[in-house]
Amino acid sequence: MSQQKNKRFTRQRQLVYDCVIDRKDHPSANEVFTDLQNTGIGIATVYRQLSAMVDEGILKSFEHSGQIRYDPLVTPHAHFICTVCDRIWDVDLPEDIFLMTPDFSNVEIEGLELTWKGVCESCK
Amino acid sequence: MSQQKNKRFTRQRQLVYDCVIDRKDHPSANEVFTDLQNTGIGIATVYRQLSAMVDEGILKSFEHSGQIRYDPLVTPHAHFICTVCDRIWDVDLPEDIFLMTPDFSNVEIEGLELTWKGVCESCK
DNA sequence: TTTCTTATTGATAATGATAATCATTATGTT
DNA sequence: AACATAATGATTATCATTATCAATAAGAAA
Repeated sequence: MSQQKNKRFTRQRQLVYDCVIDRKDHPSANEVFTDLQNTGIGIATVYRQLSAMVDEGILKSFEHSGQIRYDPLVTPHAHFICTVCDRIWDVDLPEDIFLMTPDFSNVEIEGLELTWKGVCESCK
Repeated sequence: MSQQKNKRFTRQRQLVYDCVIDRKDHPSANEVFTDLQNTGIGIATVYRQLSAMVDEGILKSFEHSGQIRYDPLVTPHAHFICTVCDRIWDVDLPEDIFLMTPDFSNVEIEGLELTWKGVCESCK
């Protein structure tokens, strides 16, 4: 885990954050790194900053096809993933999903992840 | 991908399947392998059979903390994952989740994955 | 602005999960 | 029993991510 406290605002932190914000396609650490090649940033720093931002609640993350993907939209929402081209879209959560929460007596819910899978328009 | 067609019924296939059925806790490939140590099965065969069974629809799989977990329950259901002890429970899908499917005009839905995260009773 | 403390970086090695390779084995058929 | 070849298992390769640690630089203090 990241034992840094992020007390200092670095050029690299800004670069990583801006990159995830600019691309709205849930990039992986390696995709962020590739985008930032010309800045001289190190791959380790990309991984470190991304997971730090998740810890801080600035980004959200989820796993897909063996990698962690980062999402700048931290408000509750669902995803649609095309099983052909692997692209990911944000979709609204069903309005009353929290009302229909199953019976979780005795557990403390922190969040939920809802992913629809299928074939997108251009892959059909 | 698995290019085998599973035309032959092997001792190893039976072992892997039985193991996932017996433990109802969504084991990883390595956990299955560990359980089957004494049988002399190879780790590669465990991975191969598990992913073959997913392709065949006999098992379902999902990713959690960097590994693929296998689930013998192939009918639609959701999961609750304890973020402390990492244990996973099957839970019912909200009854009308399919009625409240978001507007997916022009995409072909294959399935959905719903995971609740939180702290289980014994970890609170 | 210069000095100073130490959080952060970046190069790289280590780890861990999964996939690929391929000679050997064994299933199911002839 | 002989055969064709699917499946196995030992091993290597690959890929994503984490750990290590000396060097750098942010920000406070002088």
